[in-house]
Amino acid sequence: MYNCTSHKDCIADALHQAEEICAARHLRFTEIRRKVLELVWQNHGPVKAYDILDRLDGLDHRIAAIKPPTVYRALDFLTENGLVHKINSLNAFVGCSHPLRHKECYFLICSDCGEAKECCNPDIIEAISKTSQRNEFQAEHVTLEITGECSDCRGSAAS
Amino acid sequence: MYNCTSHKDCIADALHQAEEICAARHLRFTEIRRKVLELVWQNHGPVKAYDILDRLDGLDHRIAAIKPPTVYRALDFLTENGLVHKINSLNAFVGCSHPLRHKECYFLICSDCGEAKECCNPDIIEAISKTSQRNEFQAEHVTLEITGECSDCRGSAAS
DNA sequence: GCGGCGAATGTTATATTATAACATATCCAT
DNA sequence: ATGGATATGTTATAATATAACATTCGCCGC
Repeated sequence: MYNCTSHKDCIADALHQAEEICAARHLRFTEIRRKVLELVWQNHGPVKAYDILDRLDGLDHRIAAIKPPTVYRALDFLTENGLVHKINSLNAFVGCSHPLRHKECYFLICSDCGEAKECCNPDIIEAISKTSQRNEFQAEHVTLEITGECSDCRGSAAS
Repeated sequence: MYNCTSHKDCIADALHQAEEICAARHLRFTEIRRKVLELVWQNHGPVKAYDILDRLDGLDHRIAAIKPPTVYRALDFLTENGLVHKINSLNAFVGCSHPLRHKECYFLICSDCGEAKECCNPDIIEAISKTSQRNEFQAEHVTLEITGECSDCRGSAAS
């Protein structure tokens, strides 16, 4: 779904933006948080916490083996601050592609290539808002994950 | 969200309907599947697999202790046949309230009372369908879970 | 009835995902 | 430099889920 000519740039942009956001909000963008974010951005699809853990171990030997709580804390921080989203249907995490302009977003997740596209669509937000009202329901958080096949994958191979 | 005067009737109805559906489809509605479905229906909210496991153990001693795979297999069967839905954001399972007329549904989940209301809303389905088309995405499965506070809970106590 | 086949369940073990609880280190304002 | 808040280290374990193989059950044709 993504055709980044140089994915290094995607990662660099994400890190740079995170840096600025954290600075603006007086949050600490520590070494570990940066590395975890970088690893979340290894590709355009959701990444598992324990994969991050494994790669951190491999990556950096001056730090003694990183343990699960460390990774989950970093993911919590990044999630709370809108830099990363959790994909509940996959128990995995994906980098937020527009951490500044944020409303309720949803994800198109290709089960073939594994990429996830984050979208914000006023129609869907509107429809959700209306249905909440109709049911006298005070919505606080929306999980919307659409899995299927993206056009690239559908085009390139018979499914 | 639900005001069933006698929840026993809800359970009985769900079991009865499941029976009919399985019969019509030539599926085996075995003892275990029935019990698991019954326990999923203990209340109108999502139930955890291991809670079902515990209650099965307590319930029936002529069967040696039930093990996780047994419960998960029953849940898989019930889910595949539309009698139960998995709530990904909670790792829990809820009985389907209308297993026959089925399209893409979504859930309003009250984080206070824990109940989940299953809704089918053409506007939302339409909006999701449109956004899929716009992104040339072949949607296969939709997870839509809206958490918040239901009107009963908002009315009865200051949040 | 009975033999055989596929579906369902039993059983053991383990994989995967996530957090509790407490100790230590780091940051930074004063 | 020191104290309080924040972050990380560390140990242990909780919670969720499945792999793999053995056994039993249900049904169908004979």
